[in-house]
Amino acid sequence: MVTAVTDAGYRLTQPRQDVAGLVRSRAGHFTAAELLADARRQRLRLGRATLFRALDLFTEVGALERLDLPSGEHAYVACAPEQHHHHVVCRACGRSVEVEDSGLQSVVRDIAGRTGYQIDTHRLELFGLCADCGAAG
Amino acid sequence: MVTAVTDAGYRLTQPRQDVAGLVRSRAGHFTAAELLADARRQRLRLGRATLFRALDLFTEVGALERLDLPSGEHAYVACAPEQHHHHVVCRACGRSVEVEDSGLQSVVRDIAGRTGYQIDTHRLELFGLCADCGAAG
DNA sequence: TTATATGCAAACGCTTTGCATCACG
DNA sequence: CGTGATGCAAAGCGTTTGCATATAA
Repeated sequence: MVTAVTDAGYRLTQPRQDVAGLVRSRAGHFTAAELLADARRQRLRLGRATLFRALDLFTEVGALERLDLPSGEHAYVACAPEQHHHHVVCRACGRSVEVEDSGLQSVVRDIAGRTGYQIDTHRLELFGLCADCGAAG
Repeated sequence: MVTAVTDAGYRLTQPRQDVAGLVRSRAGHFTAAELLADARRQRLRLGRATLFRALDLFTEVGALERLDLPSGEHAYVACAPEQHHHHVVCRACGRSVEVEDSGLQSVVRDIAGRTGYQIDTHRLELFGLCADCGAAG
């Protein structure tokens, strides 16, 4: 996460390291408001604006991804900046895992063929219960 | 659209008919702000709150679906309330077509198996250029 | 040393709510 | 008629911006 920032030529400032720490201590997805509350709890000197700017930056360098939850809330998840992937999010505990495309490519191609659209972006988000929460529920 | 409202036991009021008309005269997706601007242009007596309440209602009865555009904007598209489907949205003209799951089901099952998640919702949104815009561009 | 990043507070846009009035059924 | 829907304006929320100050490289 920090290397992604320096690699992209941005400064590794204290507030950014703080935000990276807050993200690391979160298991699943989180909203900006939740992270800000964490920061306040830990008595970090971190302004709202800086938090939002840091989240934007991390998203830009691929260390975070922004999700739109079914509720309409905007959330973020940490992710490896490698390649295209999707997130499976637990609606109970918020934990998410990344999955690669595995078969989706052909579905997209099929849809492109049938609709005549030239598709260049797609977003797949999956929601449900993780193994732990499913067993507990 | 109007029948969906009455079928669900809601009143078919003038403002709701106005909103339905505004939606019908839009080709692709639209935001609440755009629809409100349309209403103003047509000098309809329609309050902001009523517009938002109508959009909610139409979404609830399945006549509209809410999209999250890659930009993060919230948009709506008219859709047939039948069954589960996804939208392919043109990023140039905003027109969208509906597609059924066609193969996605098996992808979802595959992901469920590999992650251990019990997946109960998924959202697939596709963006690109429609045939017309692709040819023109 | 100097461009970049920060904090604060105010502004912002979108959406919701409280409440008195209106109108569909 | 009576309840549900409306309009307005004001509040609410999440997010962004302007600007003087601080700080990483």
